[in-house]
Amino acid sequence: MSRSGADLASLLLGGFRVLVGDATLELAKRGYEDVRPVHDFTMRAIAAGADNASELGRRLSVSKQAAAKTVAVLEERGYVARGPDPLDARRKRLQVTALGFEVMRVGEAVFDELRDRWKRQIGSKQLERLESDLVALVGPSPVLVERPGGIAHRLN
Amino acid sequence: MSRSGADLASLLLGGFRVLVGDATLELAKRGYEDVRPVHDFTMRAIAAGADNASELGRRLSVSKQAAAKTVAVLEERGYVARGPDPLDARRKRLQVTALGFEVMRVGEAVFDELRDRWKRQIGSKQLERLESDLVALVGPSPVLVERPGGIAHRLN
DNA sequence: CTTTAATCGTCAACCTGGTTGTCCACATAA
DNA sequence: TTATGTGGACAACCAGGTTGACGATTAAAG
Repeated sequence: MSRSGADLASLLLGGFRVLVGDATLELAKRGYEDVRPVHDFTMRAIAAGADNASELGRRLSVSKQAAAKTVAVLEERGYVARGPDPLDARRKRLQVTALGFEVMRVGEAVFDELRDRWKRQIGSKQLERLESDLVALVGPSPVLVERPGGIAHRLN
Repeated sequence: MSRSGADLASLLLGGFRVLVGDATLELAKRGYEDVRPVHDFTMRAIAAGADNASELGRRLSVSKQAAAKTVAVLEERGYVARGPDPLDARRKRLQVTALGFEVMRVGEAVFDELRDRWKRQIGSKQLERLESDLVALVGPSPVLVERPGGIAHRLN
């Protein structure tokens, strides 16, 4: 059928949207409202060691101010706690709370369930193939290889 | 290796970003700066018959005000022209200009070239397989099946 | 030890691409 | 003719980004 390159882009975006949209809906259904992928990513980065806003910004390829904003909402919702850093008075140390870890865990489970659904639809072999093709095309960690300068939010 | 569902989402988004990011860069290199996918989609919808802002909004699953804003930038850049509708004085009729059609054509070519690059990387068969799997999973026209209420921009 | 430079967090202003609500002009059905 | 619906414009707002500036603090250089 020889689809066009633009169609390919639509399909990739569509796949992402369906997956994330369904996940967000399911999360809300399980009591975690207003949790978005960006929150999950942020918590993961914090848990992985980005324990101050500037470092978090660097990890997420985003300005420290933007990172601080995200942290503010996460703190407000009780997913992240902020305290003084005993070693450096300039820093405020970030920590994922128990609730934060809980939402991360549930989110992971939801995504895995959705992936299982896809697996049943196209088959295990085929899904793995799809994933390895994508890895070959974009590299293993696309989120971190973003270009600087805010290209990410200019993609719409 | 059994990747997680969240990884799958990242891969899909990553694929989209790489493709669209490269395309935007290439478009800029060819003299069409500040053209984004949303502009292309909008022009296509107008060309396909959504010749007033309200109708355009419905086609794009977006409020008429949002559609009007997009049209305003398109008009400013000379890609779309707006005139009175002789049949209905409330409407302002939208038309894609010659320049608009040109950028659509070039954009298409760029995306097709990028798709060719991917084809060389993973093979023609495999790319077609990837596309048909995605079609099976999200349907043939994911852009139009968006949920109402602005879920689209809540996916980050 | 002091001065200089870098870094952290915060504030403010702004941009993009959306949203809602309100309003008036015009079209259409009763 | 009148009630209702629709198109476009304006305003206010929001999320999630951006820059620029600035005080406090730390680290490096002298």
